[in-house]
Amino acid sequence: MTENTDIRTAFDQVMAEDHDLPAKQKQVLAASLTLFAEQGFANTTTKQIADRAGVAEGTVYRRYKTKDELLAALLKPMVTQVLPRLMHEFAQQVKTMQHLTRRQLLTALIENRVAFLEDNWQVGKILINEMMIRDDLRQSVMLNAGPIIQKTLFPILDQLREQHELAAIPNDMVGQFVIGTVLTNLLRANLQGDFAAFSQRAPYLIDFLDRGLAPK
Amino acid sequence: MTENTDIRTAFDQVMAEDHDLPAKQKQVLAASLTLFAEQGFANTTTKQIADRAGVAEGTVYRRYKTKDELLAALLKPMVTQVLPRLMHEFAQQVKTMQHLTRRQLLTALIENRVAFLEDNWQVGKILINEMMIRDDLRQSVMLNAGPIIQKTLFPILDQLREQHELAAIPNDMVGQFVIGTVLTNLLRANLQGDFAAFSQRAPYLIDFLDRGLAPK
Amino acid sequence: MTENTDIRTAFDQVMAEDHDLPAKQKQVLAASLTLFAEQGFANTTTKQIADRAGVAEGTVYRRYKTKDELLAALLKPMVTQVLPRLMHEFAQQVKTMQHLTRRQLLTALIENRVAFLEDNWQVGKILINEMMIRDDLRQSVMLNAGPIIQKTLFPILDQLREQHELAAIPNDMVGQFVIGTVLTNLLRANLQGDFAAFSQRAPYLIDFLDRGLAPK
Amino acid sequence: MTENTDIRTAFDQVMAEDHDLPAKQKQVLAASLTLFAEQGFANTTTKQIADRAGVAEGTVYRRYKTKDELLAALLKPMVTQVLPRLMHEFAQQVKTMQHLTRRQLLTALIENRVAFLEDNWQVGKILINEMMIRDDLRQSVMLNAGPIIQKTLFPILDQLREQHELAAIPNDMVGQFVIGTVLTNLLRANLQGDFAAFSQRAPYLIDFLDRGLAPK
DNA sequence: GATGAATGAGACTTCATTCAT
DNA sequence: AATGAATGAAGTCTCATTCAT
Repeated sequence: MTENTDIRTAFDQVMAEDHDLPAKQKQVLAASLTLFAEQGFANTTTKQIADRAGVAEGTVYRRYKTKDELLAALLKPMVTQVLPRLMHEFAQQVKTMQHLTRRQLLTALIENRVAFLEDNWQVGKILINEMMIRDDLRQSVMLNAGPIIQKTLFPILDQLREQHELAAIPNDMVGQFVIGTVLTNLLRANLQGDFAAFSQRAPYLIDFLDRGLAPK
Repeated sequence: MTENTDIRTAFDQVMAEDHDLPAKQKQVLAASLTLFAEQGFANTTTKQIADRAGVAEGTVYRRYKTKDELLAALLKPMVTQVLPRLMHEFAQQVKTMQHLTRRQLLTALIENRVAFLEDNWQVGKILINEMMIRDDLRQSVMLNAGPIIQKTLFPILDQLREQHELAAIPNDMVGQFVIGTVLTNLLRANLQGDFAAFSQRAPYLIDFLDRGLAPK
Repeated sequence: MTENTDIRTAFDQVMAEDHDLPAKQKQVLAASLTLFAEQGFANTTTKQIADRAGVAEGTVYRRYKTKDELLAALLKPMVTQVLPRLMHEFAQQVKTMQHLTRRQLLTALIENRVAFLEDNWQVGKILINEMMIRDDLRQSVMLNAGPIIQKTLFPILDQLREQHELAAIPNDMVGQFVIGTVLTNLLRANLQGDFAAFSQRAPYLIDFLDRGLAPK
Repeated sequence: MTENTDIRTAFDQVMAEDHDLPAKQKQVLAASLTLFAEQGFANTTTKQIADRAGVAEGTVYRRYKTKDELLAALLKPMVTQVLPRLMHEFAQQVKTMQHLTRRQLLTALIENRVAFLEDNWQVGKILINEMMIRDDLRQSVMLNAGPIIQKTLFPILDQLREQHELAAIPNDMVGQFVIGTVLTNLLRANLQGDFAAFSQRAPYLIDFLDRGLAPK
């Protein structure tokens, strides 16, 4: 799985995109990320961001012209680059495995990505919250994530089903169940404020999904 | 299902709480509910609420002294009254059934509550969003929902497990899986803007949970 | 000239347009007018307007949503209503005079309008300044004033020329000379800070224009 | 017209003032001139100046310590040097002519100076606008231009009047009429965005002034 | 009770100016 | 000399809340 070593978090992605981003701008992005995740975008003031980042308020606006641009700078790479690449790399990884069982697939999907999910939970939280509210963001995510899931994940599911490893459930429902189970686990860990719990529960998730998606 | 006839939506619950809630105040609550769900609490102005409710801005403040009180008026009954009663009524319903199978339980849980969930999705959406942000609300929900789930749902699960109808999974994980599967379905319907899809997918949910929670 | 008694200044015009404009809003408009004329639009802060008007800063924004709208509220009536009506009334007045001489026309134009010009000098000053800078305003003035001058003033000039009372100069040049001579007088009075001088110099203006526009 | 060959525009004048003005500083001044004329001083940012000049924002401050100094650098030479010299050279030119007629004087004044006026219209525009707003600038212009006009132009006018070539109008009114007529023509050309029109209309201006200033 | 004008604290944003590199 | 990131004072604007009518 060397091909995964270069998986970076969404946050690093923003940094990488502009690799001569000054230190203070990085602090601004980091502070924004934390505060948006903690308090929500709308409840975070640019003054708070400046204070947390240890810069003047004007500095917050140096690169990103508005508060909305700051949000976009954090979310866009996640939606347009990180998630797609993650899916793609996952599909590549799966292809290298011969006679993949359902459980192997789920284990690869969940355990191998736990670190990534924990790293990016802050961005994910912001993303989910803002998707509830912003039509444009919802559209953008749908347009980006939808096709990629179909192209990368669905063929794998079809193959599994042919090998009698997967129940006769529509692919989109399989996706819904897997994503939902993982997401709920993340959500619960967040509500409990206990992120260790997230990975501790991973075996239960694999077990539950393994049985739920088994053919009759 | 006569025991369900008096299940009211959270919104009606607020109304019922105060029999002489003036018509204009009801309009204010209704407008708040819709707008908070559409745009989020922080992005909704009291002016918007007043306009949508067809009243003056001052009228919004007649009964509820602050915007936060307005939010509380919508969320509190849901958390402290509606959900507990729903759980209680569900437990009662289950107790009347002899030799309950896992599938019967899930069907009762999902199909019988579909209407309720659809009705109250707006409040639920607001609730989830605000729980992400407000510690106090998160605490309050935990303190209210937690014990009730343990008292009403867990005994039923224990009983099922004794009847070899349920996998050897901790009760909290069972709860997480069931709630998560339903919630994800709701979330997806909301993101798609297609609420009919929600109930159409119910049979798949039951099937998935039925297998996922089955003992080995 | 009873038909002129109802000529109102541009400022009164704004007031009249919305005759239930609250007192404080009138104060805001009055303060804006004075300050914009004194210091220019761009150099005037909303804080200054609020202070001069004796209201809170928020009040400045109650009716006019932006500082630009405030400017438009002051200028638009001048451009679209006051000036056109002034031209029209002037034309009407001229038509009632038989065998009008050039000097009579100029006297009517200048002396009768002196009060009006003095009253509206503040708006005029703002208008000239902003026209130098804003393309849209320039367009708007051109589109409004141009046709009206052609329809009302040019026929009178043609008639005068037939009566051998006016030089063989294109009508637009006649307009340029008359308006320019009056405007320059106003400008000079403003630069000197001496408005009494404006009307004292009126006889010289009439004399100068009378000769300058006489046929050979 | 050899005496005119050394008439330089105000802008060149600033440049000449400091022989070793670095190229970048010249670009800054040129950019400032254009932008101030286009958008007004208050609406022009130092960032815009830097961009237009093709330099960094810090460079704008190398020679001129503040934005106001930049404005002064453009306006002061015009007021204190260019206009006085222009008047002086004009007076010299007039003195060389024997038995000067009114029309000759006007022709010399207008036609010979057309190029200069067109070249310096940008500075003039800025000057007029800022004079409307800044008391100190108004004072400065009055103190500089006033005496010079009296010393150079008034003797010529007195001489003309003795030769029965000029109406019995106070000298300051003659000045007002001439300057106003020329200025209005410039203003109109600017509002129309058609500078060719300016010189095309020159013959009309000469004719109009010639008659308007003729003795009875 | 209802209204909506008024308030003012505080949010977002701009921009002239400084200064380390 | 030049750069451009950083600054922070000050500007524009928003909006929950109050209160006279």
